[in-house]
Amino acid sequence: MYALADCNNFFVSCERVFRPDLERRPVIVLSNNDGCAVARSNEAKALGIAMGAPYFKIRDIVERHNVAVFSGNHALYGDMSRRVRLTLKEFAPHIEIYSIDEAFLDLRGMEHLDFNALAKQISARCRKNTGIPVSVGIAPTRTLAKIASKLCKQYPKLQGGCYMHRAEDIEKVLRRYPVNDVWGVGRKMFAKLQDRGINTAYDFTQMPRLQVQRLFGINGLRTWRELQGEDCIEIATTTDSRQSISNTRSFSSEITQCGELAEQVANFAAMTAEKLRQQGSACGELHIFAVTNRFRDDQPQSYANAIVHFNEPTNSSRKIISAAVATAKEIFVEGYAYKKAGVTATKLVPQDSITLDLFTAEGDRSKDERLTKVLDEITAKAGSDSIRFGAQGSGRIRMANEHCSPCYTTRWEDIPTATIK
DNA sequence: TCTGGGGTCCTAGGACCC
DNA sequence: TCTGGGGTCCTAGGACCC
Repeated sequence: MYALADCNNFFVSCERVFRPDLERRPVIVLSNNDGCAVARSNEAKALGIAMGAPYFKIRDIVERHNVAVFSGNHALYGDMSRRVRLTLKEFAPHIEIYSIDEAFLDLRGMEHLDFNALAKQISARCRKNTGIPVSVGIAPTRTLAKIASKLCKQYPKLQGGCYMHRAEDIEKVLRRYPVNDVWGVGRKMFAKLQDRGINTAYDFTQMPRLQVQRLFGINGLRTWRELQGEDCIEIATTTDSRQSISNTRSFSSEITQCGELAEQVANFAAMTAEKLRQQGSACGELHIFAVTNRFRDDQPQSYANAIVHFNEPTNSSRKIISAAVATAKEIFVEGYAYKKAGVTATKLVPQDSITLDLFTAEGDRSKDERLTKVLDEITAKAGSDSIRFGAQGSGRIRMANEHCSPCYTTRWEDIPTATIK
């Protein structure tokens, strides 16, 4: 058995923990650059605000219904996520962190417990410890556990916990469960299913195995098997080291000057190097891109991009920034208005098993390592905005962020005195 | 006027090998 | 002029996830 713990409307719930006055009011949280609604309270969903709806398109609804709007505060969400994880770890020795708001608990060896009570207990404990409402589904496979946790959101009388295991119960649920809500069924797959008159998860399980394999490949087949109770999906968890690290942003206004683009890219590069060192990796390649606004069909479009290969994998901020800046200047073309840019590190290797380049002088290497060490020490003591490379300019990304809440849990200055009782 | 960001895995096809 | 068969590895692009 697996339990899936899924935080309800996670970003909205994080904001509400520190703003109890927003309970029962429609609330949304926006993506970076205040672009789209990426989290919605139940009240906001009821107003018809769709996942990913562009903010400018829903502004009239927001105003008419007094919707509370927040820019994304990822320092807050990351810290609240950590607190929920700490609580979940009290219940199972092995937990898989699937995303910022979801984790699977491996319940093998705990069959003596009353799983129905356990599901409700996990939910209640998370709420008590963190203030975040959490839906807990328990079932024989991860895919079924996802469905069980969704049922909790639909039926409040489940009190946040649902144990689904008897074959006849599962069938009853699947017969009413829309196939496009199944984990692993996306847009393309749903279109093909609809063409064949498959509408519910149950219909899907009744398709012949070979047809599923032919139409949807090995992944589709895995989902099909999981729905029948066969445990066969393994997941990469966010605690594993990543295989690529990206930093990309849309800008609040378009960039037309080479120097400005280089400065923004330098900041993405600096963030990327920092993340690489945090997970103890070095990168063999750096991908740099800058792209025009794809929604402006009245303007010339361009996707400028290039890849830098390092002879020796690196996580040095100096090397990564300088490579990224030089590349940004090369790919920049006068006359285009760039709306978004980014840096991705790939070909990651553990930093302690780097294959050294024969032609890099030992002196260069140790100089760079010393610089990096000092940089990290200063950052650890004084904060990540305390020191930066000249190429980063002001160090700020050109981004809209109008409705950001305080970092209640991670910045002392932001802790509201009213909440310290 | 205003439209997010960061990932993973699979697959088909090309390059290359014997 | 006629030109096999069986592999592996890599990569770009697609599909999916939150």
